[in-house]
Amino acid sequence: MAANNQEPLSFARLVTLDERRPAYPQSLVELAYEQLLSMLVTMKIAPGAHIGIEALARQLDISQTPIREALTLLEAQKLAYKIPNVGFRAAELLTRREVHDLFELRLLIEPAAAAFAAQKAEDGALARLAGLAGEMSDAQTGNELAYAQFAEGDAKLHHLVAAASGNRFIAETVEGLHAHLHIFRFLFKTNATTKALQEHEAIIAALLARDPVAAERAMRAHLEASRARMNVVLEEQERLAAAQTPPAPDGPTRRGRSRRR
Amino acid sequence: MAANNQEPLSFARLVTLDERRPAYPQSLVELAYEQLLSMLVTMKIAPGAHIGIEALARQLDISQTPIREALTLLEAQKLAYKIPNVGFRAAELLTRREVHDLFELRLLIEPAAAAFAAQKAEDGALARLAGLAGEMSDAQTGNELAYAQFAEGDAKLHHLVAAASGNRFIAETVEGLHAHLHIFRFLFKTNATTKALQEHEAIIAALLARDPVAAERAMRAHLEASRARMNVVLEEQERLAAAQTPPAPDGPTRRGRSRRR
DNA sequence: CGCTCATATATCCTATATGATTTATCGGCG
DNA sequence: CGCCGATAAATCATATAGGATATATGAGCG
Repeated sequence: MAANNQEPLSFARLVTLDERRPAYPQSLVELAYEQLLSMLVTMKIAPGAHIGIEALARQLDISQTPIREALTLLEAQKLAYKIPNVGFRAAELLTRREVHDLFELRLLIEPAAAAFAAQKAEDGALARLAGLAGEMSDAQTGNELAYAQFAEGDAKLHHLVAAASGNRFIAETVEGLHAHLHIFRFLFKTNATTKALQEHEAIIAALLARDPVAAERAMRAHLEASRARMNVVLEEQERLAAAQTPPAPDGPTRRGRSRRR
Repeated sequence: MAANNQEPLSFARLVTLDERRPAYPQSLVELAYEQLLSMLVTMKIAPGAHIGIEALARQLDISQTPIREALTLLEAQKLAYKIPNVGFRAAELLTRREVHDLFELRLLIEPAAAAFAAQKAEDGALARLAGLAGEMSDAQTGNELAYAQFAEGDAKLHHLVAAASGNRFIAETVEGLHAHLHIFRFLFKTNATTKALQEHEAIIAALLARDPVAAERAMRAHLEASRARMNVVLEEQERLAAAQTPPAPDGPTRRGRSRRR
């Protein structure tokens, strides 16, 4: 009993942004997965926090079995991890160094992917890229919540380029790597600059012109600029955190009994 | 009822070759996962074949719930896929083009990883590499089943290099990509040449010398040679398959009732 | 007064039972 | 004689219950 009607899940389907889906009668595992993903991305579940299964089962009004499967899926994506007889926990927030490493790997893959895409992309893929360019030019930069729009466009762009490379493994890997960054959307909105939009446009223009060299260069420039922008903010946050709370070793842990006499 | 004592699972723990593990009282999910992985790798479950849940449950004498979770894990690794209300199937064997693409991505990542490792590897990592070099020099090349030894060494080498790069995402990605190749071990043993061993030695030597340029070059040469060796065999198999069985669209599919009067 | 051991409880893990959906077989109609 | 719809069964999907494990609290001993 006790069906809850909470927020209408705004951030559903962030990672799995595949095209055309039946959407309506989706599996309970998918539903739980999307709910959990949105909770993680919106920090409704804190980074290090424990994720109780039966609590979620009651909260989402779903049985434990699908919840467990959804958590297993998130674990495979490294967005959560499991300690065998203790439970699941949300993945820790990426450190500044990890963000650096993440971009290091993306810099190995995505510029090359852009070059491949310029050479081998099918016409449909280019059409979708052109369409995306149109969408993104409409977006404002100064606006408050327009940042979400930008972030979505950014994700779509990288996804499309990776897919257009024609290399299945590149597409899968890029998709997997991007998932880690969604959480940072809510920490700062520094990437939504006019400059970032120009970088996007440069990438798309090079691809539409089928110029591999320019595409590779544009993608590399975009990633490096993006990494630099993130690094600035992360250094700032690091300094603040160091001054603020020196003692805060581990997340909220509570087990065993809670009430006594 | 009906506990079965079949083969003592020879190929357990192929993908998860992490160090030091409790090993003994492992979760049933892990057990099912390893059993399934070994079945997939040894082709005991054919590439396109349907994987029935309750059948496996009886066969492994494990309940359906852990089986299902293990399958979900394999699905996340793209070693199996699920059709929503129909069931799980083993992933199709990689086509020649997919193998090419897989190596294309590895060529983007692993040479760079080797260069990073040469610069930033900790002493422990180098020590393990040196130890691996000792192991591999003992292995014979002409021997029959010595190929398994070589394959294991190859997997360990790439894993160690990726880990030694100090970049968590590189390590994870390389590990994930390598999983797809395990199946090919049983199709041919062409890679276990004296030449391949020399390539391995060159990589390790460059790393021990902390020479990034040489390490990158050695890794690139090894991957390209390995890709070429695989390509030869795959072309051969392709030709054979084309001449042999033109009509064989899908794997064994059986549902609904089986017996009637 | 501090440390170790026993007990209690919450939680995870596994098993089993019920419900939903797909697939195959059979009968009827065109 | 072939195509199509209804029925049956097998399987997947989900819910719920029971057993196992770890963690926290408190008493006893050094």
